[in-house]
Amino acid sequence: MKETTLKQIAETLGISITTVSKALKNYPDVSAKTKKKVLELAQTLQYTPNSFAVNLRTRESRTIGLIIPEVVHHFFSNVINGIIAEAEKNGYLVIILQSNESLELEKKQVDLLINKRVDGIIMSLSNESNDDEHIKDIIRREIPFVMFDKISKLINCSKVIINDQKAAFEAVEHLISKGCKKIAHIRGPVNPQNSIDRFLGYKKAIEKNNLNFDSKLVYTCKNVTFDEGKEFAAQIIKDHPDVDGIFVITDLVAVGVIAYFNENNINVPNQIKVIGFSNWFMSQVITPKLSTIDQPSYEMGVNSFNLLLEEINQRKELLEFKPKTIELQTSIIERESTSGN
Amino acid sequence: MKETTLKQIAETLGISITTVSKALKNYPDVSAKTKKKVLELAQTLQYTPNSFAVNLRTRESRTIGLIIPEVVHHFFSNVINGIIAEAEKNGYLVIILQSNESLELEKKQVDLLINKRVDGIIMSLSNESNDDEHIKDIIRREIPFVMFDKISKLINCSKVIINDQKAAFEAVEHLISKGCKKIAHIRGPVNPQNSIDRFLGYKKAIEKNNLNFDSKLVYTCKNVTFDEGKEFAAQIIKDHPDVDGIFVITDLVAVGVIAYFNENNINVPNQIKVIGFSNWFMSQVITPKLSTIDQPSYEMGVNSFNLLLEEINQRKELLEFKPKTIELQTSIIERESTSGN
DNA sequence: ATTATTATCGAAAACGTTTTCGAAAACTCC
DNA sequence: GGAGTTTTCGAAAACGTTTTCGATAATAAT
Repeated sequence: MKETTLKQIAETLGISITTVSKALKNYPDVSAKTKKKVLELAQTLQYTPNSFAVNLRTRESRTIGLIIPEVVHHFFSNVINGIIAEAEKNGYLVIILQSNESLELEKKQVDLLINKRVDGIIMSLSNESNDDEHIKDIIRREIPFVMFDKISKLINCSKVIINDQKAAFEAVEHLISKGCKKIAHIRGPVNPQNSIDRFLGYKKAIEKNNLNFDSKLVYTCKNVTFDEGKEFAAQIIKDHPDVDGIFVITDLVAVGVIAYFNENNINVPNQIKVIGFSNWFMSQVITPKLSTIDQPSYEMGVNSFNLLLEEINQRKELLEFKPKTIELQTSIIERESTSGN
Repeated sequence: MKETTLKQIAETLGISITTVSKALKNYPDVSAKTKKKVLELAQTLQYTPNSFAVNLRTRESRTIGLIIPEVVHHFFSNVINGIIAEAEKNGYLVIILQSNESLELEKKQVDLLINKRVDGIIMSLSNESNDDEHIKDIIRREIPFVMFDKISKLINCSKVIINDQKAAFEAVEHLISKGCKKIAHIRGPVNPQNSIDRFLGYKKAIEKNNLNFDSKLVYTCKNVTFDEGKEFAAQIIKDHPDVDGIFVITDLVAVGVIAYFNENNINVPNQIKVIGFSNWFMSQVITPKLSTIDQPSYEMGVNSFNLLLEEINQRKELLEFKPKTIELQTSIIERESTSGN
């Protein structure tokens, strides 16, 4: 019932622990005969190295940590998917923590992972994050570290992002090309870099096309929910009945907007056109189907892990590491909610 | 730059490693004076115990493994959420692996977790799973183990489930109570216990209400996707134009069914009523809103972890462990897709 | 002052591996 | 058959903790 150890194999075979270890790792300085004996006994005894001992000895656990704001979220669960797939392919396991958009939890979780001595950390910031001390702690300890999507510009580390400003700009110009003259924007919370950037992209597109930027047309989400979408839709119609286009921070909220318009017989896209962001699965299921910006979430996960792995390997060789930033391409998905003209 | 160790603290303080260790763990046989000195130095040096060494010494890692078929899935991501929240509350971290509904991958992942020497494993079987050897291996090694949702009746371990048969029975009787006379069933793949049970619940409800069970009215999903829902909807209308109700294995597929009917001007619920299973978020967003069975996914996660923790603690005390099964309650959520009468 | 008791400490073993380095054994070559 | 070379092996240290058990020092009891 006890776990098999090198010692056991060594004793039953009458050889030393060293030789057993070397035989199993195919060292050149152990004879073919001995190797065979060891391999066979290890097989029948179902020997697997004690990973606790290996970790201690090699100072690595082949485990990385991942902190994200929300697991139950189309975008993030796709990123998770990419990360754990790529990690597994490379012999790494992934510990996942959820900050629930809380800075306090996020800090605690960073500590947890540092104490756990994971080989690296991948992270997307919570909406509350504006304090960087816990992040700087990771950098200070020289723990391999990658941020994706919701990043901090102040931290010098590897990053995987999209060009939020450019993507938002294109989304709004798409609305304009479809004939929209008065475009509202439902933006994300104030802190996150990407909701700032998307807002800036919106503003730039409005100004470049001489549409008169009006801050009254900008509505700010607190929780970024379906219900908030419904509420803002009602508010926009009330405040500005002549709005003919809305650019929404993310599809979930946009779906709320459309749901409200459907319930109140406001025709999308004829009266108002709506474009979202993220291309989550549901956007092609609702009526009318939602136009949106496709954000390559799975690839973000894959790239994040690979950047992390690069840093892990560099540091293992004691080479100095230069952070990289990968910018992934987005694309407009045109569907029914912006059709016409 | 090097990590602080007990040895360092001991040397700078001129005392033994033993005493430092005991001071930090508040042993009674070290004087208040020494404790204070140690604690203070540990604080300024930012000492945190090397978890690799602790793991090796204590033979536990305070980490559990979780294997699920799909991360990007409303139900499973909610379960994940429950598990990692409850785990964190109890000082455990969670390694997540995704079997992608593949038996081969599932087996490899079980091996990975066993070799990693996690303190316990929580698992939901893939659709392909009909071979139990890898599961029995977990039991044989006496690794604390809990299955949820997609379980195997042949394995004697703790389980967290719903009563699929009863819930399905109620769903179908709900359709009947709304006037349906000819009810089709889009069932899940052949292997999983819960798709079998839901089918049995369907059959029982049909028979009990003298509706003439007809196996031609049962359609079997292979991949359980949105598109499959659309295809089966088309097929059902073609094969049996007089079908007036459909019970669908899960909401995602049911949403596909409704999408097809919407596109082809077949009125739901007037011509055909549809009920799904799981109560995922989208079911309340589409038009018409989908009636469904609410499955308490987050609670499933919480309960799974707690059962696992019980087993971990029991085994640590070398007490023998008796597996438990927790059955959570489901409920019918009545929405537009079954309204009328 | 002697013994008994308690408070405080540390040596050492153990957890199971990996790797360095030296020693012994087995060869080669003349 | 001896010097040199190559195979093959194992002792030992190290990774950083935890915990047992014995030793010493300080205190209390007689």
